[in-house]
Amino acid sequence: MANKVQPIERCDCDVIHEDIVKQVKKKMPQEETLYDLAELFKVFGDSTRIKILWALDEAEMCVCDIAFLLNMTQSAVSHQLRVLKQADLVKNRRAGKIVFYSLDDEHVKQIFNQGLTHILELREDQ
Amino acid sequence: MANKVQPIERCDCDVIHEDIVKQVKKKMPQEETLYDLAELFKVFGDSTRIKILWALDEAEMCVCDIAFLLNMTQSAVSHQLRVLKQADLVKNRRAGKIVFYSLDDEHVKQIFNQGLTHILELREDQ
DNA sequence: TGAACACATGAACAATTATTCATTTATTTA
DNA sequence: TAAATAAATGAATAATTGTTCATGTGTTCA
Repeated sequence: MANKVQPIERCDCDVIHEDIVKQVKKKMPQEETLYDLAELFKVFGDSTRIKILWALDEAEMCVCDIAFLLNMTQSAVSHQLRVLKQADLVKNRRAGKIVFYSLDDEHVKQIFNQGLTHILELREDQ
Repeated sequence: MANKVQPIERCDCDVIHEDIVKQVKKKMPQEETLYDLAELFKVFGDSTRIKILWALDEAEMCVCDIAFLLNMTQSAVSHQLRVLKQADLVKNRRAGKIVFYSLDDEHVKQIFNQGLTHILELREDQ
C-alpha cells in the first residue's frame, strides 16, 4: 500500500466539475476516520474471521472448539482471534486451561446483515 | 489463502463442549454465503475504495474528478472502480468522452454507518 | 482523417497477509 | 514436582493485492 503523495495533473474535465469536487471534499469525513473504517472492514474481509465471528455470535466458545468447528488448526484460529481482539470485536475470559472467546460488539450482527442483504439481492437478480 | 482441507485432532476440551459446537454448526449460514460476505467486506477493506464510495455517495463523478479529489492517478482510480463495479457497488454511464460513476447500492451508507458506530464507540472509551 | 482527450487494461513490483511449523507460556493434576 | 493440556507466539512461506508505468480503446472536434 505505497502511498506516495504526488501532484496530479488536472484534466479539462475537472475544471468543468470543480464545484462538485469542492463540495464533495467538504462533506467527506476526515482522512483518519475513513482509514479506520477501511481497517475495520479489512478485519471482516476474511472468511475465516467471518466464520469465527458468526460462530461467536451463536455461543461463547474456546479456541479448541472453534478450531474443530471450522476444521482448522489451533494455531491458525489463535492468530485470527488475535486480529479480532485487536479490532475490539471479541473478548476472552480464562477458565483454568481453557480460554473462552465471545463477541465484544453489538454491531457485528448488524454489519453482517447489511452485507447479507446486498448479497441476497444480487442473487435474486440473476 | 491456502485452504488445504486437513483432519484436525480433537482435544479433550472439545469432547466436553461437543453439544455447543454441534448446535453452532447447525445455525451457521452455508459456506458459500460466508465466503461471499467476506469477499464483499474485502472490497470495503481499502481506504481508497472507501473514499471513492463515500465520494460517490455525495455526488455522481467522473474518473478524473475522483482522481483529483483523492490526489491519485487516473489509472489507480480506474483500477479500483473496476473492483467496485465487479462487486456491484457502483455503476457508470458514458457521456461522450467522460464516464460518470455513481453508487449502485442503497446499503453502502448503512454499512458505513454501522462501521462508524463501532469506531466512534472505541474512541469514546479511550 | 488525425490529433487530443478520458478512460481501461495488462504486466511488473512492492507490500501485506493467512497459514503452517516449531516453540513457549500458563494452568491443571497425578 | 513433572507430565499433560490449552493457548499464544515468532519465523517462514505462499498467495494476494494496490499502485505504477506503458499502452490500448473509444469519443470528440478541428
